[in-house]
Amino acid sequence: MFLSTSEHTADAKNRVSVPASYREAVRNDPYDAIYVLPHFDGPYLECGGEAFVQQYRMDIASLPRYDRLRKDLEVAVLGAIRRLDFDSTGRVTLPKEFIAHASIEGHCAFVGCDNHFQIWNAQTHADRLGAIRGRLAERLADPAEAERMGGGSDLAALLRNSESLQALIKGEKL
Amino acid sequence: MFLSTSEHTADAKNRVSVPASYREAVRNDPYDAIYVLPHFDGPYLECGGEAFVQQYRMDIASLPRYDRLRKDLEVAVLGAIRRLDFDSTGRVTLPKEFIAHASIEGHCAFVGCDNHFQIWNAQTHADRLGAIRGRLAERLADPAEAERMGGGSDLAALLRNSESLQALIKGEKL
DNA sequence: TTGTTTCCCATGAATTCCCATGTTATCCCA
DNA sequence: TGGGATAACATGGGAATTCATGGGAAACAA
Repeated sequence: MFLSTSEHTADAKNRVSVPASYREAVRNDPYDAIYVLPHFDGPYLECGGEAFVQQYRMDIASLPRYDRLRKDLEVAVLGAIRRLDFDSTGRVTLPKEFIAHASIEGHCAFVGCDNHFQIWNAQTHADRLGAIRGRLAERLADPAEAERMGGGSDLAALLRNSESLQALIKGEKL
Repeated sequence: MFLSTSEHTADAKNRVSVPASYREAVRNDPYDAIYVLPHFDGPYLECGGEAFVQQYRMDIASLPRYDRLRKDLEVAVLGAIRRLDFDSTGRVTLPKEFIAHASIEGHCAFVGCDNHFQIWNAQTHADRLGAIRGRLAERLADPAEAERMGGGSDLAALLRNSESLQALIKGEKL
């Protein structure tokens, strides 16, 4: 699980330290690496571990093998994802195209989003965060939207769907 | 698993370096080679390892023995696939017919698509990628299509179908 | 021969690996 | 509850290795 936001700097070789807590989250993956997708939805990198890339693979593989949409997604998503291996101190080297896509120069923000995380140009992210908060505040004012934001789940469903909560109850350490 | 896109150049002898990460993906195949199909769907080469060919064999074998579609596929697919062996530095030599089919001259793009990859004329691919992104952006805007893109899988199916995730759970390193 | 294919070696660039250093956070004991 | 010791973390730089690619010699076919 990726949580919290932190800032790091890309050096002259385009290396960035991945936050230690994120590294911890992918520690048991088959490769000591993260998978990174320059997202076509905006100037940021979407990243995660093995489960992250498997989710995309499964979404795509669930479509018929000769389906147009499937072929498009294969190229636009799988063709864009790269596996970036950690060096011995927990850094990854960002390819030039990724740097360009997210306009990363020096400071970049790592934003945890549960099963994946994002990398943004630090300033772009800061600006965006303000806008996001504004939108959420507006939505809270609308009862229907407010219910959508927090009305759906009960504890039983939560337990059924959360491995980590179940482990917690059994007293296991994660 | 073939991921990411990269460009390489075909030299005067029609040799191209296959990306190191793709070679890695077929390392355990019986031959140190890739299988290449000049695809009937467009001016590109569809390539992969042993599993790639087997998938086509299975698709075709599952059709009735005297089916017109089956006979056509046998000719257009199985009759067209060639195995190209790596030289000692990880290159393959593209036959002239393949070069012609994909209009490869100098730069060509290798596009990873999970269980296979494609080789395109670099410029043709760049143009096509723009078109693909356009189509996807339209589809994302339509909720029904968006669900089709990401609504199909659940975690249980993910686990059933993913060897690497199962290995992950067992704590194995690949 | 002549042209083609396969193998081997050379080279430059890019990438990865390894070690060093300062800084921050954590731990432990008084 | 300090405050010092210790470990973890982020970052810098140089060395070593891998990778992509070019070219030539040897094997082969026509």
